[in-house]
Amino acid sequence: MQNATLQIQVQDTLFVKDPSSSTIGKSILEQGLILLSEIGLEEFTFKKLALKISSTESTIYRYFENKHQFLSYLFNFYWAWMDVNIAFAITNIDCPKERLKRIIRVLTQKVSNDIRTPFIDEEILQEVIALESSKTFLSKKVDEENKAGYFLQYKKLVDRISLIVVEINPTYAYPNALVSTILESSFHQRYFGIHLPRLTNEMHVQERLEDFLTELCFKTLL
Amino acid sequence: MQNATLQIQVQDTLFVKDPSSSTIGKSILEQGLILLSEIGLEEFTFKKLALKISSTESTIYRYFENKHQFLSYLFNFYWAWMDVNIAFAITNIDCPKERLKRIIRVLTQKVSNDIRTPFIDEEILQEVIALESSKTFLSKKVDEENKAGYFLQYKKLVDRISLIVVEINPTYAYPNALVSTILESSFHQRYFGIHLPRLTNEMHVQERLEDFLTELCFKTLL
DNA sequence: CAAATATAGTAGTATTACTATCAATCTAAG
DNA sequence: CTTAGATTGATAGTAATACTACTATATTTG
Repeated sequence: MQNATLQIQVQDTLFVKDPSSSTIGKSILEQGLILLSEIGLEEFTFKKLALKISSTESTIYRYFENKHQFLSYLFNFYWAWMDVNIAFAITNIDCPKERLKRIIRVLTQKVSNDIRTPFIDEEILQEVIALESSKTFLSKKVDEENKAGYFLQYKKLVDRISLIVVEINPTYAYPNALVSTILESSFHQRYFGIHLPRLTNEMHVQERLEDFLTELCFKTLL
Repeated sequence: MQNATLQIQVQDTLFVKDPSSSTIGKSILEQGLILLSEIGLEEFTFKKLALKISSTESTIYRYFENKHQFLSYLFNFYWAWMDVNIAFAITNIDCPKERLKRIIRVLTQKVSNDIRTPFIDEEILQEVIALESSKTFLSKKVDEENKAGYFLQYKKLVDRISLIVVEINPTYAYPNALVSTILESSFHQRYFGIHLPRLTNEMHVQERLEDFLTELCFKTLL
């Protein structure tokens, strides 16, 4: 099983044509992710990507409606992949406290490329998601996109972790809020640590970020 | 002093020409804010705004370099105004715990238009900032913009509240991280409450949001 | 092997994000 | 009260963006 590839399923509302179904589609994912990490969402265009993969805009449009949908695809891919990672990290662990601790460790760890997913480099993906993911839901189209399942993976994961939170403290009133706060915070605090240090306390150091979020959770829950 | 206007100072790096210095500048602020709240940053263009205020694009460009700078202006205005609000809410309160509690109340409250600031409707401003503020700093230009003082007001406020956190618990290692997490969370959780309810627990209800954040802080600090 | 169909490439349009120029107006100083 | 200076408005223009429609080619199937 060592060489098994990991099939990450993404909603079919998140693409026009499944990019994982063709060579050029995979190239769009792979190079698109790299380009996105290089220049950011605002500067990212399908034209630039087409140039990079020696193809054309119209070809890319056959796979994704627009760059926002492309980002949302990556967003879902990331959380689906993270879900697998988390599931793996907590198998055979019975104690819910230990499970939550391990989840926080996984969430705050810098990931490296997962060779089981061929055309996606998770290290780059995490960087991109950290910077751009808020933009997927902070839009006037949230409700519409939410209906179309744009945030399903993320919601699933929040639910899943919230169940563990409830196990730890069944009387706690805001498990989902706590979990989504931690998820958002894990990105933003690290980002602040690098770019806006005055807003945080050396959160680019993984151990500190992990400690901060773990303490936040357990002090709140116990 | 009842009719006194409140002068909110915004960095001169956040505009080309001070919009508060002329009638048309004020109109850009007032109507720009309204338009932004109506259609969101992605759809917002200076052309549309020019049409709305019966002026031209070139006139608006004389005040702001681009819509990102316009948003950053509003972002700083909001936090500068919030700073005044918070300062007022904690004057004469000596107990740091009580001060923090009151700050969280102010942060989670839905504001209404402050008549002391003529051309800015704070109710609309808060809505806009909740949706768009993350976009001010989640960009490839953060470092550059940070140097130019784009986030000064926000950083000042985080610092100010962090000092109170330190008063409450001088040994706590992550005061700034806790404060910025609460600030970010106050926006996102309310937003989730309205648009992505599965990610939270009825956080669109002010009392719940206030309770959630207050508990988070005090359990962590005490 | 021919017809059907999937896919890529070409060419176009409307809009965006600006910049430049010039005339009209209003304002402030001598 | 006149004139210089600054502000605004109108017009025009450019390069890039965000698409769409059509055409050419490759592949699959009957």
